[in-house]
Amino acid sequence: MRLSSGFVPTVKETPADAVIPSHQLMIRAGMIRALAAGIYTYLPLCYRSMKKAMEIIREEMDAIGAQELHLPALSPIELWEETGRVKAFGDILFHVKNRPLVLAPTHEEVICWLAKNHVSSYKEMPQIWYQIQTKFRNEPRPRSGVLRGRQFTMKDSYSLDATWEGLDKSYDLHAAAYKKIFSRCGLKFFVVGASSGAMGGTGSQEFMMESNAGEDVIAVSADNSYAANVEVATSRMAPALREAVSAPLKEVHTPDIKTIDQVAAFLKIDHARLAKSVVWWAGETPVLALLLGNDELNEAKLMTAMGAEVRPIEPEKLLQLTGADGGSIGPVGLRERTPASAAFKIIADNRLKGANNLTSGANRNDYHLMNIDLERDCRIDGYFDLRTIQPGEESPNGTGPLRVVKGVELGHIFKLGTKYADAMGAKFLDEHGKEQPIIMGSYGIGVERIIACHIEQNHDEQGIIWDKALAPFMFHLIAVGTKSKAVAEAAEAIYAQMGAARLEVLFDDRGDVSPGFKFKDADLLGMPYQVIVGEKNLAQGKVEIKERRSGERTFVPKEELLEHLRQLAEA
RNA sequence: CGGGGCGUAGCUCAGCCCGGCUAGAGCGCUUGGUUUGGGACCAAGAAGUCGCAGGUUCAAAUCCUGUCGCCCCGACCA
Repeated sequence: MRLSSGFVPTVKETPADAVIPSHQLMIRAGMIRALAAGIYTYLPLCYRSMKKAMEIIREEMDAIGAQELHLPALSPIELWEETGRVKAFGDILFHVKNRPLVLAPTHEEVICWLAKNHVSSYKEMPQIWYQIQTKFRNEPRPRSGVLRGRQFTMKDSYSLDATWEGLDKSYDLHAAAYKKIFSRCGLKFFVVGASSGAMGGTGSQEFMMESNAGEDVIAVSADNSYAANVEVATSRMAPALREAVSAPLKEVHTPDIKTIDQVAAFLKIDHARLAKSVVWWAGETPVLALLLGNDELNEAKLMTAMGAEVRPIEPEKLLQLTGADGGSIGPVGLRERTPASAAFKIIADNRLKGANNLTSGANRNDYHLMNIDLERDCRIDGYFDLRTIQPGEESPNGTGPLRVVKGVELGHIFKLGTKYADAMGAKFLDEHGKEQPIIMGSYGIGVERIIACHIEQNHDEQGIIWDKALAPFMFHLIAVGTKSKAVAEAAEAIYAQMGAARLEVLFDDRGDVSPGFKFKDADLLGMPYQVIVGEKNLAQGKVEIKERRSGERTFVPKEELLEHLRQLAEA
């Protein structure tokens, strides 16, 4: 491809609307242009790179026996009503105005419809079907360029199995294939265990990339062997030990003492003997959650424990219910002093299990209660993991301290189970002639995210630094000083040779552009190798090769150039 | 959906607070000339319904109301 006639609209200035590096660079390098919020046109350079990512995905999917197919983007809304997902998706789902159709945000329903009508025996499974297609989601807030768009390219695959063991196998095949795919794309990633959440099923893993542009917060061990969303992450933290003797309850005056740190300092007691009380609503029920010392409550974990939406209680409401303010609430006598209608639930973090000689609020402003024995003095409705892990805590698998980082989700794999088959009546006959629901899995990869994440991980002040696997072109051939007939002819000859040798080359043959401009553009576009044909080197029969990542320059005799380039391309 | 910001030439922005002559700059683009190893120089030029609608006014890019779009933070994210 020649830059003189190609469409690569580079820009010098950083676009005002772009904030993260990959977004800025994709615009500057002439890869994308926004058509509307979260809707992008992919220009030639970008699409070449996407095709490389898609080809890697295809190869690895095919390798596990998956079959590519192509599904409609439009689908009847009835299909989505059957599974209750019109409501579940809500405003995310794009509706077609003049027909009862929706633009598919994912394809479980269509796959399930296909399976229902055409897979009727255990002998026809397992099946893995995949598609690489455009998905539509009316994101409330598209952002970060191509990382979160309203229309995006997704590799989605779906497994159909007759047995749960079969599902496990299909799932494991995908997990292995995904690792290969992201590794081949040159991405540094980690695998995160995710909770099965509202989707049901028996397992889910996310493939995440560490990035400040990410929207998830992840705890990762030093060697990446443990990684989990902070919403579910745990760490090795010593529990409060149960002391041999439970001392008698004692109320102490603690004027203006509110926080755990203040209590610890004022009463000269260790954090390990302090129970922090926080009060939230779980649905319409007030919940007192006890945490050890200054542990921080994790909202997602609280929600899981209570099985309901949670929100912090309003200070006025708390005072009205308990007669005390936030800093003075405690578990002892709480139920007795609050109206029956309020019906407090009292739960505690696992670190407090069976603990005694604890200090907590006395449910009376400016007073705390010492020597609380959770078994003797109050009734705990349950112990749960409620605390938020902190950076530096020991990883649960004992591989050192945890880091807390932001991450972008590149892919997720999910054991769906029979949720969709049940809802849509997709059944087959097992080997005993008995009707069973088809067991499904679904597995997604965001293609644009691969590209954007790669750029996030591989760029410098000058521009993009492509990995060979995803680079739009392996080589960027630059003719420096095209007024020189020798240079122009030599560059043309090299371009022709490279083409004949099937080396991928972008040729900067522009005659009206200064050398500096070409070099800046080459660094911005970031092909792995720049092949520079200039007058001085040419006079000595040599051509210069600059490696983009290292900046290292080598000078190769013209006659040996092609062979040299071939080796670079294959290395 | 809550909070904040922005909308003026293809891009980056000034002008708006405090209304007033023909709406500006840099980059880019066109033409001619000079340049050619790190985003060149000179000259001439093309290019804007000032997001849109309504209002106030002798007069609106500027003030008021509404509306649409875009960005950021938060909420949401099967």
